[in-house]
Amino acid sequence: MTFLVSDSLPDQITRYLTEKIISGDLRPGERIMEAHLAEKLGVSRAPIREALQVLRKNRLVELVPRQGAKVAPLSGQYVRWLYDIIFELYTLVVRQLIAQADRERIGLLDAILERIEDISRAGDEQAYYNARFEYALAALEVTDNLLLKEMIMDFVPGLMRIHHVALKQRVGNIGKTLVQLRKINESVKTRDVEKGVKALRKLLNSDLEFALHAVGEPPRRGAKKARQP
Amino acid sequence: MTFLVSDSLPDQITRYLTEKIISGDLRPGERIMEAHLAEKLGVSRAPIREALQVLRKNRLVELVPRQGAKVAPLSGQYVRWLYDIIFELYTLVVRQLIAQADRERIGLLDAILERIEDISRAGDEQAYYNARFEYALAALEVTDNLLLKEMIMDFVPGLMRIHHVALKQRVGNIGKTLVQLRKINESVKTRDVEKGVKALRKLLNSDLEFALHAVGEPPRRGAKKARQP
DNA sequence: GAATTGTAGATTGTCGACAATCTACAATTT
DNA sequence: AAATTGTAGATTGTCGACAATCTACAATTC
Repeated sequence: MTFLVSDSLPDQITRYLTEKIISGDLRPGERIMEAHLAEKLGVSRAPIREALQVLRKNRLVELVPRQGAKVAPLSGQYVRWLYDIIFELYTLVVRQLIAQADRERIGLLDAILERIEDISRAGDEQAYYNARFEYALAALEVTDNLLLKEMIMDFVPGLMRIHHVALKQRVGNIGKTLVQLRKINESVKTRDVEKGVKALRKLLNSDLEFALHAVGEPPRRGAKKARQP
Repeated sequence: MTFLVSDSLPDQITRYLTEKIISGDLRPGERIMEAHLAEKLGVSRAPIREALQVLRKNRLVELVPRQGAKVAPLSGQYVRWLYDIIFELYTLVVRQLIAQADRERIGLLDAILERIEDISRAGDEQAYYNARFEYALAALEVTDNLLLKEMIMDFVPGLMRIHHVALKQRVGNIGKTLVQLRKINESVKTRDVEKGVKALRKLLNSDLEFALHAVGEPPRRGAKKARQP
């Protein structure tokens, strides 16, 4: 017997909308109208409004008073902001990982990394990113800073969305990132903080480049200015 | 004529509750019951539920499904988690401040710092912390990373709450922090990132110590004060 | 024809009521 | 008396309806 942690209406609606947004079924800028959705899902607007607040926290939608909810746009600027912050926060995770990971945790990370190696040889980008998320979350488990964990977890749906967009466009970066992932994994074993943080930065920089391609804004050479949609 | 940015019912209720929690009028662990509050304020429960979501985001309340809202407790552990994260995030701010502050911004920061110096000579702890917040927010203004700004702003009410608790107990740390604030201000002028970040760390470590006293959990004896940059 | 104004319909904000279920306490058992 | 069970009242979750106001388009003006 397995027990559901929670399956409230708002939770279900949140999952439903999250999936729609990540998959691109709901597109950036698209309005989400409470009454329509309520009728479609056979619920009232109250749980939908609550779900929209959660999606706001995950930055999948934007809420404007008296104008309702729309799917958050994915600009290159936003992606850059996001990765800057992720780097700072994950630096804390890597430090704690290196300071505190026990043999069991290291074994688990090794196992995931090995699977990632297999997947990368097969060239399955989709599986590669799923496994990398798994690695990242397994690493996150060591931190005793629950506030940090929560903040990072809030970003996960948004990151999955970015990766989904990238994969749809056949944009991949296995080569550049796998090397850095190996280095991070080694740095945990040798307790080498500097190496770990450096590899993390390179890893995230590759991801950022990858993400910028995905949102149609390759890394700047000359300064191209933003324009109004 | 001045225009109100927003004065929706949820906003007003959020401000009302935020003030009550910061001032300690609502105490840690105390339940906030929707119907009672609704009657007291003469509104229905809908805007109150929305306000509670905002307070949740600011970490002033905890929401448990089917059990409602209670004022978030203030543990030493939580405060440590918080300052760890604030340091990482504000490091980004300091870096951008040093990289991008123009003469005008530097002048503004100088002016605030000068006021802080005056206040510290007068020994007014309350005014000292208010002015320090002002300095921190003026520094935050230079960042073009709106995501970062938003995340930091979410912490502000919680930090004000901690400071309020400390001041009620006559716990102060003007001496230790003013030195570091001066160093940060200098580092902006000399564009010295390392100096700025180092001073920021010391500043926040003093604040952390101060906060731990306030929540009745003085720093552990063996605790190291700084970690690797 | 372009810009402005007015209007109908659509959409969000708020409300009060009811359903689901949680909490505190009383009644019962050991 | 301590622990367990049962129950009444209190509290949160959800709903449908109405009020406020926003949006898109038609009518009007220049």
